[in-house]
Amino acid sequence: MTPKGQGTAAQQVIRRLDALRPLSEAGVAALERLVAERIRHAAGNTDLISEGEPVDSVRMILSGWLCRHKTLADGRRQIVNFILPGETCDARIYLRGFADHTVTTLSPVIYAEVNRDDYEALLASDTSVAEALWCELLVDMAVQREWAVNLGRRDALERVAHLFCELVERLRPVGLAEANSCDFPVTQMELADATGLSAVHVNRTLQELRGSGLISLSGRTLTLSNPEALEHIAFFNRNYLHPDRRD
Amino acid sequence: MTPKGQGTAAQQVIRRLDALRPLSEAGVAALERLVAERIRHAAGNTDLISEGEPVDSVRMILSGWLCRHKTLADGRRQIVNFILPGETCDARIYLRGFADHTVTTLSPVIYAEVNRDDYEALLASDTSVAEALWCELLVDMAVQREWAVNLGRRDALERVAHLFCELVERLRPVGLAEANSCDFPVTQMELADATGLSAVHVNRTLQELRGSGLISLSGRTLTLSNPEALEHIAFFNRNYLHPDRRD
DNA sequence: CGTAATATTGATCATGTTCAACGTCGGTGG
DNA sequence: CCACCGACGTTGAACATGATCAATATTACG
Repeated sequence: MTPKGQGTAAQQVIRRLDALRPLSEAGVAALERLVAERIRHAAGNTDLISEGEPVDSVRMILSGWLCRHKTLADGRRQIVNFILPGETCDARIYLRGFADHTVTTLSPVIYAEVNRDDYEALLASDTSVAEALWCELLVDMAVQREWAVNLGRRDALERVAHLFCELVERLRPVGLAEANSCDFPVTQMELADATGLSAVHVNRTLQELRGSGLISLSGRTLTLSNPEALEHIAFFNRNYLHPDRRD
Repeated sequence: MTPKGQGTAAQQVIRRLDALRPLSEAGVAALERLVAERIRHAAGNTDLISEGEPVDSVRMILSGWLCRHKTLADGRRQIVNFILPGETCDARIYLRGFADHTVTTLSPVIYAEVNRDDYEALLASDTSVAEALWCELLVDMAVQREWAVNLGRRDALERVAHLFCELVERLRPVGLAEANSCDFPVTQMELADATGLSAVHVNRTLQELRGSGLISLSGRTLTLSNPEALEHIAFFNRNYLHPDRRD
């Protein structure tokens, strides 16, 4: 008996959704079918969605990293979230007339692009898929709230530490964070924009985290060398990422 | 011919949803019926939802202000959003096992408490209501993203100014911000927790905004004396609050 | 009228920014 | 193959925004 979705293009998406809320066999099959026919590739540093433009399809990320960001008129930029493999980019977003923010790839990305009609048909065809996708939305909202806490009330060290804890925890269910280590295609400039800090200060903060033996980050690989200590200094509580779990 | 929902308990909720996405006659009637039977009252400073506890009903706010907030282990608190009259508190939230944050009243509040089954029945009974509620969710997510920008990339003056612009804009469709003025049941301490600043600095920032003739805030009334200038210094762009509008 | 919560003020302090320079790495074209 | 180039990372010093602490109004309300 193979795990759900094993080996298919939609594997990451199915693993993630199934972890959020169990999918039916029919739901898994429907997702596999839908994804397989709509695969797209994008290079790094490409805008998939642009602020102010209409959006009429939903994207499911099969591999690669993206970020959501907004830029003020004077150039200050804030990354408001990352989008990781297995995640769905904006369920039913086409009910809005236009995008309120921009979505850009941080690395080459493979994704499935599902148009409005097919997405609605998917939601209507299988309750377990519809509920899992709604759960994903609820978790996404919880993540966004935690980012407000991070930006508003944690200092630089805690902020960066918390971000690392969160990202690794989000990569875990799709199998991309074995041994507390993961591919990390994010520059210090981008880390700065995600944490509301300057690039210079991010650099110094990373050195402090490295120096304390909490992480190692070089090239494109992030490792949490001492996850418990890191979570402790970050006041990290993974509950917000798991709709069904309580400590 | 009276406007939709005029004079009924659900008036604010209906005005807001209808502005987001037009409601059918049947949808309005269903909302009115549902709300009328489930009215609750809460005093100020009361927790309606507590972090870590299960949530099994959806609330629609008829009057009064609330906030969503999270507190770190050492007491630092961040208000991650306000909840205003006419807004729905967490569509389908019962798909999560427990709340990731706390919801507390800032003033006496009147709300309708809709249990899971009735809420699901409402969604199933009328497409226009289901879509309007989903639109509300999408706007809520856009608001949460904008808060990340506010906390991450705006300085104190811009931050407070932006918050004021947003709140007044959110109150406008329900008729609670005539003449750029509204009831404002928020202490400086709470403003500090919402903007990620200290209460002392919020006080000084308010004085600066007052001194520049941009706002007046005394007692429980906020007035935007010069909305254009305020929006300008805050880099405020109302698009994110309106799913169908582009400048 | 008294009390607690809220608002205000001044002074000192600290975290993180800015600026400017230099180092390093990977890729690309001669 | 190597030299160059641009992006990214690192360092130091000066600066600034906002935090903290502590004292003193002011207000709301029982």
